[in-house]
Amino acid sequence: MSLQHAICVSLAEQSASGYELTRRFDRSLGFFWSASHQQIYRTLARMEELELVSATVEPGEGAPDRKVYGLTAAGRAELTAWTREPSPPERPRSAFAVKVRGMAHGDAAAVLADIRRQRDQHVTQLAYYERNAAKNYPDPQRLSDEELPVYLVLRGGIRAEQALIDWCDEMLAALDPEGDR
Amino acid sequence: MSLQHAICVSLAEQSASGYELTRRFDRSLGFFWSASHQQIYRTLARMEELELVSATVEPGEGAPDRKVYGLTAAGRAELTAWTREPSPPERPRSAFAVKVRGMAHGDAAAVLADIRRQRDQHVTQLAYYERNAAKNYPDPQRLSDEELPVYLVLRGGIRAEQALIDWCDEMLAALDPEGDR
DNA sequence: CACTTCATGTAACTGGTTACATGATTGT
DNA sequence: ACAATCATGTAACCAGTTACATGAAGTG
Repeated sequence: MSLQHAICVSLAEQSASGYELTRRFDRSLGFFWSASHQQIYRTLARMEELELVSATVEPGEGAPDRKVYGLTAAGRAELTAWTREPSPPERPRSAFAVKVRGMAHGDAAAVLADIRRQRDQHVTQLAYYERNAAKNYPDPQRLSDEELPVYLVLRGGIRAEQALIDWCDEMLAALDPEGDR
Repeated sequence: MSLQHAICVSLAEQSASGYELTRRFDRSLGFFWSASHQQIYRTLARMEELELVSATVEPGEGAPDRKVYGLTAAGRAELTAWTREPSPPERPRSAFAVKVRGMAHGDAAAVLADIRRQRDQHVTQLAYYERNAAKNYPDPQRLSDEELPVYLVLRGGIRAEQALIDWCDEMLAALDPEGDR
């Protein structure tokens, strides 16, 4: 039930419609907790019943109407209560790691190609994060209390992508010492 | 539907009962794809229907009977076909990262404590992986085709844990520069 | 005698994915 | 004319979690 809390965080930053939340979950926050629009609308409807959020309909001029959701006092209280709960230990869940582990029992060459593909994806993602950091946080020493945590999560993304690239390089060196990369 | 493939990998390494698979998913493979015993028994039953695995009942002497599952030819074919599919891009899903991002809108001190707790967990996990590596792979240059990928996945675990520890340290330095750690 | 480990399962619920559905506006 | 973007949803299905259930053997 943690999409609810991810939505709380996003609405605490800024009120939004379901559509706008969907776009946020396609980038920024979504790189750490992804969600489809169906899931977001469903969860939003439940949160409205629980009175964690309230909607005001903005008639769209020319465009479709938007239901803009904001956190209620109960929603902010729920968010605070959640930040007080210790986070459960995180277990990564990686189909890619499982596939590498099983490569000797399948098509090893195909998995090698998959490692190169995976590496490329992490290079792309790292570049995206670094552009974002350079653009939005040119001076990380001077950030407000709201900005600093957002920047630090971005830093986590950068570190994770870099670690994954290094891991892919180690695998390629071990599995394909002659290969041209 | 990827637990099926994780089970294929595990059974390709060695035939096992549901109980034995459950224990494997509590450690080794399970650090990269976790599953509960209920899920494993359910998936195993479905895989038996699909004839990807076949069971032979071993009467337990004194102990309960065990249904030992092995991969069928169809199961091995399915595993090979899966290794040929490109892995989908991986989106990490981290409630912890979401919580850090939202800390300014909740109880910041509690989240700081959570970062320290999270760091401790990663230190413990890293130590576990490193003992495992030292014990089972003292000479990584000389590994068989089956052992090398298993070792490389372990290396991925080590790199991931180290990156997470470094990230926690960066966050603690930025959020609590005076704090004693 | 109570607790843990071995061993297998069912049932109910929650969360997430895929497919389907609609309709207006803007850009090529 | 056609595709993309804005905007909101329903329905069916699949995967994962939590709770419940049973029973024997070994350990302190």
